[in-house]
Amino acid sequence: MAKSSDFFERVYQVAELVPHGRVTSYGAIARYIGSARGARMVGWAMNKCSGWHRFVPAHRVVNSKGLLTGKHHFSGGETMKELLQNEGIEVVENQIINFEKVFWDPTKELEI
DNA sequence: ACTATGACGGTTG
DNA sequence: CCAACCGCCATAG
Repeated sequence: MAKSSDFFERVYQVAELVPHGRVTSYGAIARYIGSARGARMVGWAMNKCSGWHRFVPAHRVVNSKGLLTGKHHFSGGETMKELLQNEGIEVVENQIINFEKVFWDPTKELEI
């Protein structure tokens, strides 16, 4: 809403829109928002999600390589991996297995 | 107002 | 194919 945080809300919106057992990439979200080159901002939004007013499945958001780059931001442990495996996603060494299978593109699925 | 940084992506070498 | 650099938009200091 008419404020700079709108960008963040979009990120969280899409993050929550990610189906259970699916993951998306920063670039996909950024592109869906309109800032295709703002992938870094998406990650930044996730960083502040720790103090956000609602839960954000940031564990479903990874980089284009399917690598859990931000897993250390959750609990500094293996929380992210546990969550992903809990959804049926295989994760080994912070790397998502069958990444392209579980990949969920908002711009494609939502067709915006 | 300006500078520096940030959980990345794309392009160039 | 792999490695490195630049660019990006927004937030914080």
